Amino acid sequence: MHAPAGGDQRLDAVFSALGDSTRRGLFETLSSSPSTASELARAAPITRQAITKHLGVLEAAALVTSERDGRRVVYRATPEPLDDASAWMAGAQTAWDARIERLRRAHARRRDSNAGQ
Amino acid sequence: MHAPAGGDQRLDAVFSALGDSTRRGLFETLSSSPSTASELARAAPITRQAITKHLGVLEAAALVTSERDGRRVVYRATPEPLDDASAWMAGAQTAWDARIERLRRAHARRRDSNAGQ
DNA sequence: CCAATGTGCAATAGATTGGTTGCAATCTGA
DNA sequence: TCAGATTGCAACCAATCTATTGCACATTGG
Repeated sequence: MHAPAGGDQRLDAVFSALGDSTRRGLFETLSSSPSTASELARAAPITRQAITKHLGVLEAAALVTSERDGRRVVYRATPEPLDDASAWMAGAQTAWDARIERLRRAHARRRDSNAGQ
Repeated sequence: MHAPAGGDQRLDAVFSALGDSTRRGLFETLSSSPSTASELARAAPITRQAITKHLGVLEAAALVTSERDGRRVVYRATPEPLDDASAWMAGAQTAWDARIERLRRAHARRRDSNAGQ
């Protein structure tokens, strides 16, 4: 039932890519306007190579895409994978709500069966 | 602007806690019914101590709470932090949509200014 | 052409992660 | 009471992550 199913790898990639504020910042920046690793690095406290690695993580999660333009490599945000993450969270919420509802009903049943005493 | 702000640590914890399918599985299981580390370990391919560490990560992200009941420690899912994660994702989507809208308008302006030729 | 810019790749170092084993301490039920 | 079950903690290990430095290669603008 709750055994790790197939699509989990995708979620692993998306959630753990977002589990780093530097990467979230890069993603937000790229959501506003596409950019290159060098440009991003100029506005960041880490080296261009470190930025490139972060972008690689985001790209592996399909949260960004890259396209070569001459000597530049332009990165763009592609927010579609956020839908997968949202869907999982919505499902978790639903499961939780279902449990609460079960508890509520069990409580009501108990109250009813004790009503005559 | 996009520098790592304060509340980022909370998001770091939530997203990276969810970036592991074992932990997502534990969270889902606990959403259905509260349980202890030992009980969870019996249904898992890893040791009780490993489970405890995963639960510690989830607890640090406030995705579960623990309560001692005699010799047992019962863990429960607390899905509120998912709201923070959802909110961030919604914001990112909004930023992206805004950029697309800007592009669309720029395109329309260009088309209009070329209309007379 | 050629200097400047941008990128790619490798080696390294240190921190963190995910898992293990082993053992001590605590609680409970029969 | 006391044996069994549950938890807590520490040491340890291998693998992965984050960031660095250094260098080679490719592209462009003047």
